[in-house]
Amino acid sequence: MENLAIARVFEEIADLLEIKGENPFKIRAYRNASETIAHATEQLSRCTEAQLRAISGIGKELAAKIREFAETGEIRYHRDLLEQFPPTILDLLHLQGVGPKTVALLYGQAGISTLDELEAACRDGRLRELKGMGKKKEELILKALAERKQRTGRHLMPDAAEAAGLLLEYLHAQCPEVNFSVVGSLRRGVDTTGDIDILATGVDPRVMPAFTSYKLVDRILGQGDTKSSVLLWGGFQADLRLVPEQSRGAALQYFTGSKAHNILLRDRANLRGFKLNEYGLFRLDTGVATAGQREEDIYEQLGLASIPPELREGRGEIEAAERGELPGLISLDDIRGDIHAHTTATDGREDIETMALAARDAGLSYLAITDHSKALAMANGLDEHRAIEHARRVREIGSRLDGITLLAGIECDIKPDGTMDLADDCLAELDVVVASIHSAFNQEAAQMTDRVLRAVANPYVDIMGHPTGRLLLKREPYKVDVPALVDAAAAAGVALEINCQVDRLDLCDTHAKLARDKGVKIVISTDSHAKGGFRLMKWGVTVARRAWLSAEDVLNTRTVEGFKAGLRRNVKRSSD
DNA sequence: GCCGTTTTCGGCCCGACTGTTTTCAGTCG
Repeated sequence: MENLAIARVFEEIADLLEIKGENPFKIRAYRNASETIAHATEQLSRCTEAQLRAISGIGKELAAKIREFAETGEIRYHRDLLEQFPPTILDLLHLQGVGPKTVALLYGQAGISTLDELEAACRDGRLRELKGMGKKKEELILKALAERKQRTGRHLMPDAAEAAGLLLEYLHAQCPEVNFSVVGSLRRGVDTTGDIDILATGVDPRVMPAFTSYKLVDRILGQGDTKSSVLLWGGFQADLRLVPEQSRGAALQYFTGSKAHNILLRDRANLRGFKLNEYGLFRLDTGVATAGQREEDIYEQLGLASIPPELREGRGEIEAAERGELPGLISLDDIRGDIHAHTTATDGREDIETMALAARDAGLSYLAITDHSKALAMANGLDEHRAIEHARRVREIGSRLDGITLLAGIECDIKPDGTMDLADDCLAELDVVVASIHSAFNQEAAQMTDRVLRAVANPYVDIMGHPTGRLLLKREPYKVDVPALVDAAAAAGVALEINCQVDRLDLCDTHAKLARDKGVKIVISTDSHAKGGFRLMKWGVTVARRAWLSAEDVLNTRTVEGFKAGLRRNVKRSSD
């Protein structure tokens, strides 16, 4: 959480420097560092200056500022900048279509520093008096102001994927000769996304009109021969780019991003005497294209193995590709079991047998039934007696079903003091125990971390469920020290869950990668509360791919015997 | 403000669309 605070301060510094018209490369340095810090897995406030400077993009000045923040809780440079402008000025900068130059003009020439003042200036015609401002610009700003009031901005990846799928289906029907692909953050599998990026390749004059006249278009933001943007109902922005078929690979590469990955790749191209853009890879000396049609050719020409889209985040994938050390990523087909599901015994919608058959239909060969424990009274959680009885029924039903093996488990609450909600002798009777937090989310970091570490220390805890408790776009993760949890899990042989509920996706990609790097096993589970829930497995697998995981890193890719043998309770027993 | 296979100075990714500009600046991705 402290990293995020530092990242936010650097971002604000960058914004303010931009309004001041400072050196753009200095501004970029702050933005790059902000991005790096936001995704760092180690707690930067605990790093020495030398450790900080070892991070790419952090030099003498920025390392000193991070140290300053760690020691004093603020950065003087940031405060000085804020004193030069009203803090509300940053709201203006974040409006669609308003950039730093416009903000500087608004503030410097008209004294406008809040959204309300800006709206008033538009309405009474004062905006048009400013240089470079006209009627259109005024309308644009009024629309952006209105949208800001209703638009949430980002969306869950699966929601965006669904909207993108419908749009693609429509476009393909309109222009069957043209190739359409989803690119951008959606192709990389990022957990939330701000817009839908579509690439079209081929020649067909109907592409752009078809796109802008799609029935779900709320309004058109921009329209040209090769690039258009629209706002869809529901708040999705969709962008379409059209390039010739011979540039398909280069355009796929370019528009998939991420920005950080592309900057590194272009840098590499330049060093090797090439220019890389969305049309192809060109020799700098002759201008001749040496790649463009196929995406993998771009990477090959630059001396790299093909990098899967999920890894293209500028987090070491280029170096790994150069050394031929990219992992063979897990895929949905590798998953054999699901280790987290609920039934009508607690807050699920289906009975044991229905869930078992649905799991089998979804292609799984084993399923752990893990209903809630008694602390979750609202969900009719199981006490020791009911848990044992429920386990007996799960095993009984499992014994007469073909094609699916049932495991009797529990999702046991971790109480606020770190003890488990059910007695050890009850947990010992079960096949698998998932331990989760569903209460007292607001504990301070030290207490929350201690609570989680106590749970890991319980010999009957096999898996930590949704370990950070975040709800995407809704609730921040609770203040658990994830690196400490990872170290403890590694030492104890406890697995960490990637929960597939689309608003959880918890662990997130960077934490799951940290766990993998430390040798912690991962379990990918749907947390299904109804028979349709097993379809969510693919989203957890996407997170796992973004975390560089291969099938060997994930326990539930094993056969049921292999899975059970990998559980902490069984591993420990043999080594004790 | 960062960084270095030619560099401790002089670079730093590149192109499309819009609006107000009569030749281009601002914004976005």
